[in-house]
Amino acid sequence: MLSVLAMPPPRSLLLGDLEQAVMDRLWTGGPQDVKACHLAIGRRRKITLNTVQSTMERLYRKGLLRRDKVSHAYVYEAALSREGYGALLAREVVAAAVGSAAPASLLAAFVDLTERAGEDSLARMEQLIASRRGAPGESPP
Amino acid sequence: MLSVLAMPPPRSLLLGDLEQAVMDRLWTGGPQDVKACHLAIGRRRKITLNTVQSTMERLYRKGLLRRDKVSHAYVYEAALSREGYGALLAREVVAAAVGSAAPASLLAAFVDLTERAGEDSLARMEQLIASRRGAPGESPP
DNA sequence: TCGAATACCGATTGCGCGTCGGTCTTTAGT
DNA sequence: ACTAAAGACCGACGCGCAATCGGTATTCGA
Repeated sequence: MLSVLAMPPPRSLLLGDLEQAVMDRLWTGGPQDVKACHLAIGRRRKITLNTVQSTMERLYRKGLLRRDKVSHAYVYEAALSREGYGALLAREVVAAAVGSAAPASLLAAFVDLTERAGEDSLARMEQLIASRRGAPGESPP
Repeated sequence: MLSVLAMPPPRSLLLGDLEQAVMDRLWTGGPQDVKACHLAIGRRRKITLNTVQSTMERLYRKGLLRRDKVSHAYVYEAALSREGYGALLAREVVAAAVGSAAPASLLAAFVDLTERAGEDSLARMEQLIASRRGAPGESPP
């Protein structure tokens, strides 16, 4: 299956609770198999290993996870970094929200958000913008 | 019912196709009743006025629409501007995506997006940031 | 008052996620 | 090589929500 980038619907990118938990686990804990994942997140949820398995399977089919058979067990790995995933979502959100209106307020909101997320984020953002304004934009289809 | 801002789940902010279409209609066409909305978007979809009615009702219950009874028919109006809605969504997305990791790449992605959305958006963003860096941040919970 | 325009009340269908139980397959240890 | 445990795969169920209607109850307006 190709990467998520080639996947059609914006809607399918939205994750459920368990799915999100699994992704978080893989993002912070690195590649691991179902058992490990279950140990980490399935314990307090009191859910079967099977449940985790199904979820990871679905995530895999969605293209959000990559897997590698080691011996007879799969080791799963996030196909996108947390930031990459965030970027995809952002893309969707921006596209959906902007519509045909002026994105000014949206930008304002984002800046606001970023600000809350940390003071220096703002500075970093400024830097980013500055560097972008000079560089030629490359848009990989 | 209080505003959407007081509503619990991030998930409920996600709209279906018809719902989105209705919101778009109200955002671009201003306040209108079910009939008008149906005329505008229900025609090509070959759906009953009833369907549109139900959808607008649900949107109303969610707090995304406000209504005002004129004679015996309701006139609906978006409770949030398109940008406001986008901001809400962005909030969710950022919160969900950022997790506990460094938001740097996410920022980069957003800047990238903004860039694609128009050259001057970047300038506007810079301005925004600049103004924010001086002003005291007010965080309404 | 009577009729048309609307609102309101279920009911149905389809879909995605969470959750399993049961079974088939593969690997590893003796 | 044989067998038992580990794990993958299959199919099913319940739930919640969006889309979609048909039917019925209201309520203005002529």
